[in-house]
Amino acid sequence: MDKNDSKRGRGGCPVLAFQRMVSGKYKIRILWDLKDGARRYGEIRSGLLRGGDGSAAIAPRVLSRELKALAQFGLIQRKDYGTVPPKVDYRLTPMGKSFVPVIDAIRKWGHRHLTAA
Amino acid sequence: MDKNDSKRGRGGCPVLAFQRMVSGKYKIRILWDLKDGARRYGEIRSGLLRGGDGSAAIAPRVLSRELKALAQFGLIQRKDYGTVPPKVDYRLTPMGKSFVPVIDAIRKWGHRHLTAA
DNA sequence: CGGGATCCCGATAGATACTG
DNA sequence: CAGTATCTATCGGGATCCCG
Repeated sequence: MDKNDSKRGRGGCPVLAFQRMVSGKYKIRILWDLKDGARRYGEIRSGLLRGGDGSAAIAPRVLSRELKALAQFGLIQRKDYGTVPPKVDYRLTPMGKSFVPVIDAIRKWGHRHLTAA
Repeated sequence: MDKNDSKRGRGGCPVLAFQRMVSGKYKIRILWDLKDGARRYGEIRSGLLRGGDGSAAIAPRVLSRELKALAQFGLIQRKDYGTVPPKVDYRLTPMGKSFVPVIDAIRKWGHRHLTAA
């Protein structure tokens, strides 16, 4: 991988690039969770439990990888406060914020067609 | 799975339902390909080559599974003409058509942010 | 022509244990 | 608290052959 993977998908259709970018079970929901501002690792982790099946917690390895991938695509930014105990938070970049309306479109459609009574 | 999986995802967030619905590499692009009307199996197959890496053709088993899944979710409808040689085509249902604008939002965003010069 | 059946493989996610 | 290391189970996708 070179240093700016944020501009991958060139030449192909935008949908393919989108698919790769949000691949994985949690990326879209993480982005949505960050739409109101920065959140800490543990907050994101807890937030992902609501809305799922509620049974199992997400494995730290998985969440970590999702966050790294999102950061690499330039959608979120990691901020390490370097304190002890450690504090790290994640926030949307401008590019990430520009993606929020798309998620909103998805959410609205899903709400209308996918949620039973 | 029971017989009406088209209304799954109740209770959870719409994004999860969306993710399950369009999981796989081709589903969104198939839907997009059908936005202008019905297409035959082979046409869809060929259409998926453009925009990809162009190297390999999609395995019939994979395409078949994607189409079945989309039909099961109620997004497309399969029409078998029962002739010989066989002719089958697929078209969007009203629900599938309602999803097109969402794909368009994805496409537009991807075009603006993901495609390099 | 439009698939189904079978085998294989890489990527991904879950569980568990450990650490700066 | 915010991760990393390891291991394993599962899944989605590709290749190939075959059939109505």
